[in-house]
Amino acid sequence: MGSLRYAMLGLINREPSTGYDISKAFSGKLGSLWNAKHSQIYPELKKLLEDGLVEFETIIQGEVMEKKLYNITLEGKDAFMEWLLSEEEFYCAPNDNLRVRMYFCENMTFEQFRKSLLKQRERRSADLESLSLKVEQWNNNIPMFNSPELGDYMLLQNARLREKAYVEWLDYCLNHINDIEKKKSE
Amino acid sequence: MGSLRYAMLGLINREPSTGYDISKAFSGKLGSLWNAKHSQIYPELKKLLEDGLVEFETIIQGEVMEKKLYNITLEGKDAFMEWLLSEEEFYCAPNDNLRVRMYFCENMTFEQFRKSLLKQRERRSADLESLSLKVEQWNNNIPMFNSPELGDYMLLQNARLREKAYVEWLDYCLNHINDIEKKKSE
DNA sequence: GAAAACATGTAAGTCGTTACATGATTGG
DNA sequence: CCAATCATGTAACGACTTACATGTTTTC
Repeated sequence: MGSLRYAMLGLINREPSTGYDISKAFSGKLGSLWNAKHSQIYPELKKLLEDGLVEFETIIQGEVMEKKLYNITLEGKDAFMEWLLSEEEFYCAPNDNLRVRMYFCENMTFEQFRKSLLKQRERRSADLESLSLKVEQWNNNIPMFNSPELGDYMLLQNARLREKAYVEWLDYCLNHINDIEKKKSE
Repeated sequence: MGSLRYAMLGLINREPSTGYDISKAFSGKLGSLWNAKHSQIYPELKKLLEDGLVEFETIIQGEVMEKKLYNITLEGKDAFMEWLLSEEEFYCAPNDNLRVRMYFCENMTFEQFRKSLLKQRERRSADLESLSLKVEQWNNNIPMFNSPELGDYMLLQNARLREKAYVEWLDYCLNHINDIEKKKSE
């Protein structure tokens, strides 16, 4: 995808960061969007440095421990903004396992099929519930423009609507196969 | 992901196929779900063969041209069914570019932001429209149980609901930033 | 006769994960 | 003092893409 570097630039652009900070951002609040590991982040930082998009200063933590605090360069800001305002999107459909399995549903019995769908529905609707709760928590304090929290809020809404659609789909499938089964036994 | 082999097994299970057939299925009607290239398919066929999940016979096409027609073995059927009825799902959030960009929206002006969202909305709603049309085409002839077309139909519905949710999200974002902008100018 | 489709592979490189490796600092 | 967290890397492997490579058959 090639956008890991830009996501990293975006984080460094918000505030000077160490590889560890970036790593934590990805496994923390950014995690639902993208969970990049430190083993990918450190090498990418090296490349960004080589390309002149970031620079770093060495900080001494405690007595000896060195850490590298990265900062975005002017060149880096330009590259980031160019990416941010770019328009090419190739939205690869994510191939989740359930969808692939459903494609081959003709090999399942009614009961197996139903069980699969219900199991999945359980998980997805639990997910949806927790996302809805999170949305509610924002509702007293919806982020304004030019606030870095606007992105968080919008992605949360995205996740919520996505999960909602997934549950709708599962319900649709359940209804559909129930209908077929009913017709058969008539 | 490790499920390519099972998707391939599923196709071969439907009917004996050559690597080329499988490749075409992936770039054709399966394409929206998964677009595996022949350069991935041929090596995987080799592995499936080594693992005894498929076997093949050589067919002569025309005068000289050899093709390998693969067939699923009993072992292959077992492996496929086990996967099909398995329950572990790790639904990685797909990281599409737009979502990542929206996460960093604080760096955009109102106009840039709006333009991005509108552009995306245009594409997504065109997509949604064409998916809705395809659904309508099915509607006189909704596939029954144990028909391989039931999978096609369900995945089509999945895609439609997914796109619908995406457009809803974009509309939500557009409304939201419009509100903010209005408040600002009051 | 030429183009499109059939047919099968390999190689190089990117992206990402899991595991290997190491050590310092902070808070209880 | 021990565990959690801070901090930074490398190696091996798997999934996937793009490009390299080759040849046949069908259709117009």
